[in-house]
Amino acid sequence: MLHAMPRSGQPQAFELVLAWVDAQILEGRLGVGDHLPAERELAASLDVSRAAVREAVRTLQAQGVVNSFVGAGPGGGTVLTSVPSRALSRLLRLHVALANFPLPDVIEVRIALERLSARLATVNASDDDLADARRALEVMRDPSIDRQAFNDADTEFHVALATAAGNRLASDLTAAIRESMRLPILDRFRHLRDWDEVVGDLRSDHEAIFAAIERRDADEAERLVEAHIRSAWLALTHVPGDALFEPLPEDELAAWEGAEGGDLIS
Amino acid sequence: MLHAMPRSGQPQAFELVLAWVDAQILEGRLGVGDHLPAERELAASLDVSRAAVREAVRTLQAQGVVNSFVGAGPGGGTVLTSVPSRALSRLLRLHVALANFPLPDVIEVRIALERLSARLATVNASDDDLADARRALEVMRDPSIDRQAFNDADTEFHVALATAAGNRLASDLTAAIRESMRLPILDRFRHLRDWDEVVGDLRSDHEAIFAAIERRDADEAERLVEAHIRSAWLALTHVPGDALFEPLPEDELAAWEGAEGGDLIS
DNA sequence: AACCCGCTAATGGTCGGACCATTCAGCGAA
DNA sequence: TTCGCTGAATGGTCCGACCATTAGCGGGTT
Repeated sequence: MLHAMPRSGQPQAFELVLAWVDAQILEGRLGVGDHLPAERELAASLDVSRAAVREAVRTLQAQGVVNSFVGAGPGGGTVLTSVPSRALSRLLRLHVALANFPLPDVIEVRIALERLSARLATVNASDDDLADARRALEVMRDPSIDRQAFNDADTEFHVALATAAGNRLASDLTAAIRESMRLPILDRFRHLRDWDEVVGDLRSDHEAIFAAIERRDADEAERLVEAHIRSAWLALTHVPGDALFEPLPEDELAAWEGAEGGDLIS
Repeated sequence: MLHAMPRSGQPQAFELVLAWVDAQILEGRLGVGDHLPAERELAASLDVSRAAVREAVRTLQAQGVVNSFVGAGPGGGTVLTSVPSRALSRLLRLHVALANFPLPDVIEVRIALERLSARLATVNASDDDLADARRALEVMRDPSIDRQAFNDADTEFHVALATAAGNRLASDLTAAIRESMRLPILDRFRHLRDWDEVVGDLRSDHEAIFAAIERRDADEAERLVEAHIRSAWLALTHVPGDALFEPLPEDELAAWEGAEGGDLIS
């Protein structure tokens, strides 16, 4: 791993700040909940401009390491946080959009992660976790549900399982991956015709997965999760005939556009 | 997913820039290799200060989406890139250091990812990929190798397998996870006494994994990878007795410190 | 005609200073 | 004791200036 030496041998000013913060974290002098020194103060002590400090703070913010609040006292300032999931989501979403991560690759990773989550959930799931998942299931059971709401509940269900697994990295990655695929999948949904059939399959898939986890059957849960994701993906990509696809009415399209998940940083 | 509305309802200036870039990417008007408008130009057209644009660029840089170069013409400017691995590494490393991601959780995810990689590698590995892995194996075969070099070759081997799998997300995540664990593992290595025994086990593990992949035995490769990672982790954590641990000589410690992986952004 | 050199413009990198909006803590008045 | 005001501290934003680096152009030399 090389240092970042853009042009000359001089590190950039904001990198000095990053290096300083890194060191504080590595040496345990800064932890979640602690405040960074005030921007003016930090700038003076590291002998860089305040702009450089702010650029470093933006970097840390983009990595989900820090969050800033205006105002004096404990309520203000830049605080070490612990919300990697948003940062991961945005990172994956951008790179999926840039086609650095092809969707089939993403699917394979998602299967690997959710298999792990399913297995862990059979061991670690608390009653509360199961209740969350069950709630999502009930939403999806509504026969009059529209595609958007179903998709949201679907996401909720999978995230609930990932959370139930009790593995923060796995659940954050799972949530991030689902979010990164949200737009591409929505795009495919738009042209999907046999919605009723697909939604029926998804519903029964979910019920079966939940049942397996509830009865603590790890192997079956793992198997079902993989089968579920694969078949759902196939239903969205493999097109037996053009007859399956038709454009949606304009007004319905508009409703979906409105739900854009344009989360930014903090 | 909510928008980031820190204080008032007004989005921050740099978020306007991020939103603009996002839109360009989503709508396909910007792709890898394209140049962002010059900072002054972008600032003028979005009616924000240049500082705001720069903060947005830092955010994108932290996400591995962009890279900046000084100077005029095609060689200069801010360019859309496709290097998510460094960004992922830094993100994971920081959050592992902040204990947002407990190491046991990271290990479980690593196993899931490397099992996937091993399976895919039995299908997709090219001769070149296998040659890379073989080279790392040969380095590790050297009986007089020191811990640092062995660890590097070990990383190389696993990354080579992940690359051989042909799944960019899986390989980038694998590399990032390994990097994020580098310092913590080095920390444990420092106190490990029975190095010769451990290194022998690791060596034979690697050889067996490679052989399984070479003969295209997916199930066995998967099984061996999981067993390997678990046993290696156990060797580093599970301490049968304090006799296994002893501090290293000072000079050896210093050599390790020098290899700090302080990669920053670009 | 071909080559070389230096100038100019464009770009990101850096800085200092200024002002705003928000928040909190402390103090004084009721 | 309680309310309210005020001042200080903080991040948010902008402006303008200057620097270092780079590419491209144009003139001069060979």
